[in-house]
Amino acid sequence: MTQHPTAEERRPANDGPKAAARNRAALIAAAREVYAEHGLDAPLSGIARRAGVGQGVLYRHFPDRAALADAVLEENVREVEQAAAAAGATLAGVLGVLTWHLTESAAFIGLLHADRTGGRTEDRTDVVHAHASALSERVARSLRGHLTGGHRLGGADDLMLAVAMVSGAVTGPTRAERERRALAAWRLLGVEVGAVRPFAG
Amino acid sequence: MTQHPTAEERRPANDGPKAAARNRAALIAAAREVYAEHGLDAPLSGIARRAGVGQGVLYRHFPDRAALADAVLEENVREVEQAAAAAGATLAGVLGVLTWHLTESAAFIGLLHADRTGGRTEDRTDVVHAHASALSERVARSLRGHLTGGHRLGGADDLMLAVAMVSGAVTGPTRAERERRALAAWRLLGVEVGAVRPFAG
Amino acid sequence: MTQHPTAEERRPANDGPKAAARNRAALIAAAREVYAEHGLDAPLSGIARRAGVGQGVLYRHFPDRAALADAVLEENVREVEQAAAAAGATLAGVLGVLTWHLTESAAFIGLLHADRTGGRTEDRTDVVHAHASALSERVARSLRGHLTGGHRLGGADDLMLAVAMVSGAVTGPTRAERERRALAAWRLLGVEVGAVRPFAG
Amino acid sequence: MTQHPTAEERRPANDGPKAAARNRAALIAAAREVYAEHGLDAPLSGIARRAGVGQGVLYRHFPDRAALADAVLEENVREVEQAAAAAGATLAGVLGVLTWHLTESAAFIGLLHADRTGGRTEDRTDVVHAHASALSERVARSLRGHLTGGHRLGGADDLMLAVAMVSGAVTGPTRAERERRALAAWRLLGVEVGAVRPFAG
DNA sequence: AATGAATGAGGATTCATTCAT
DNA sequence: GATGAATGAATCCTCATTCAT
Repeated sequence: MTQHPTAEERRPANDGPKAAARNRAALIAAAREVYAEHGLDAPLSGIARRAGVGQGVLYRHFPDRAALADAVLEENVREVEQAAAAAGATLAGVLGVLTWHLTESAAFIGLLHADRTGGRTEDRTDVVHAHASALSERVARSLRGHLTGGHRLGGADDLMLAVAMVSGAVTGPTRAERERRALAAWRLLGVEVGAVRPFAG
Repeated sequence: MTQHPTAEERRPANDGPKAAARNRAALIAAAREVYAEHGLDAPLSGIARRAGVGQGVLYRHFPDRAALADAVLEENVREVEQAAAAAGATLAGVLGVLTWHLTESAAFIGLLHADRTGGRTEDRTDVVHAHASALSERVARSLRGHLTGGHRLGGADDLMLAVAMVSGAVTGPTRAERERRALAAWRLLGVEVGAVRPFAG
Repeated sequence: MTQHPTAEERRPANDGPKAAARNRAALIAAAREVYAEHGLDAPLSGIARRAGVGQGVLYRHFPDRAALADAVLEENVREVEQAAAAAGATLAGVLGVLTWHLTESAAFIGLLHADRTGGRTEDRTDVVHAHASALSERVARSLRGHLTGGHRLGGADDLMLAVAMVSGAVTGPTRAERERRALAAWRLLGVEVGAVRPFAG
Repeated sequence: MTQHPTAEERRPANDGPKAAARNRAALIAAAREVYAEHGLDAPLSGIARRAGVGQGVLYRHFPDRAALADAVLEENVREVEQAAAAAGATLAGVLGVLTWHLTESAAFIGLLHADRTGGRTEDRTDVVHAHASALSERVARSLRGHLTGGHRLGGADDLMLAVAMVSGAVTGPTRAERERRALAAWRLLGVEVGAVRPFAG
């Protein structure tokens, strides 16, 4: 046993509980960046380091790998939901916001691929996928409300399939390139997409 | 020495001259299975074990993780090329073979996503992506030859984008389900696809 | 991911597979010493270090903490069994060997206390206790065969209870002191004990 | 645990003046429970949580792990002392109280084994043992006063050895089972024991 | 005086890779 | 060539302990 932190070492700054909310946000931001650079399997230690916090803080806020990924995705999904709920929202507009997140967040793309892996991928991320379908369903619900009859896509299922397809096309080293490809993909599907941008309430 | 096979030294394995080739094939087959079950990041030790060979053999044949993935992909790509080169080949037919590989091989799907990640994914697979675009280009070349004017897709670029999109839709725990979704995706794109099956020379 | 051993570092001696048996024995010996000094919960890393092997070797030979403890105990139990099976063995003689192990091996004392904890102790050692009762039963069987009628102890159950009691008395910093107390304990129980020494076939 | 408050009272934020004393008692009670469930090495955080206080409070009252264990033991020892000091106390009666604590408290058993480990056990508990012999001596003193000539046990040393032996037998998942075994052990020693129960002044 | 967040060291465990046989 | 043991770095995760509020 013996946990002893070698006793009398110097102890770095401890900003106290006040830092809690800041740390949580920093962790989510760091995770988003690290996910983008290294994928969902990136070492948690690197995320903590980039967030500028100790390992323990990460575990305090997010008991496991999935909880952190959830928190990251939650932000993406919420923006899509907000875009869908905004006054005067149109399908094209919501898809624009959705597309923005596709081009921005590796984790969000992973979400749309969640059931694709259906147990076929790394065990380690399986837990992530447990919540993924719930989040995915929230995206579907957001889009569903704006489906109108005169549409090339037959229904919500087609729409989510289309989203998955576009996410398959979202490729490239820069966001601009990814956006270009996303728009090309939507065009191939004959679906109109509004401005690709984050939701601004 | 009599001609009678009295020799009962038990040979743990058949160390004949063709053992090397056999081992190589076994490793590729094992890798394909393991990739499907655990993703491209699966431990190499498990692949060697499933192939029934020692760790050293794996390293002899494939100096690094990427070389093994390449070898797996090579087989997929080659079948597509063969389908494209066969007498009487049609675009629909080639796409059928391509689609079969999409539904069959996690590694092959990864290939089509290769440049999508463009350095954004796990470091460990970066090396894989080095060769990926070369392989991807071979697929593109195979399809290009069969593009005819009267097509909804404007050209080879559109076609490869479409392939990437379909791969994004290829999802689900069973091959049948993945095929169903792939076909639905092609349908959304308005592209005709032939029988989904491996190439049979 | 990325496991890279920082690439081109120097790699210490590797005696090859020949070392396997030696390493296993060294691990068991090291474990015995470390258990004696620090208890059954001692860090495995320290055991590996004392054995002069890498962490991985420990895990190769003993998949978990319990397997290592089992291996250590196995040696103790076997000696008792051998003492019991030897020609001309008497209960007093077997108890002498048993007592020697009680005074020698912290792990062996733990064995006799195995079901005492019955889930009340550190979760981490629970697994150890799974096998413990099997080993404990082997000790009981070894003693049972030598129980004669004219004994103060009513039967095997009493005998094992007595062993547990003596193990509770086996205390002190030196083996000599522990032996002194063990003999005093047997005396309080009115049980005759032979020479306290390891079994010498 | 005796009449010890099971420490489950809700404590919103009652910062009254007696809060300190109440917290101290809650910590001891919580520690007793946690020790029983998880052993002396149980995480301190769990004890604080069960006591319904912050980590800091634990450290305020008990500067180190040993201080907390001491406080727990102190209660056990005190009850034995009180039983010994009570009017009309007999050795059998005191042993009954002692036995009750043996069957109830993992920490108390540890106390009797304190010098057995004599530096051979987990470092983390070493400090505990510093005070242990003092407490052990208090138990010895309590029993000594009731030793009468006509006893099978020759003196206080024999008596304490017997106590250690019985503690070695106190085994099993339920208190009832542990009591059964303790009584069997005393019987093997030929020592009469009174009612096994906490001291009720 | 209490709370509970933060730090970060320690120990567990897993593999990539090398290499003696 | 093949085998599979050995090494050890990296990552995970868990606390002991401190300290801002």
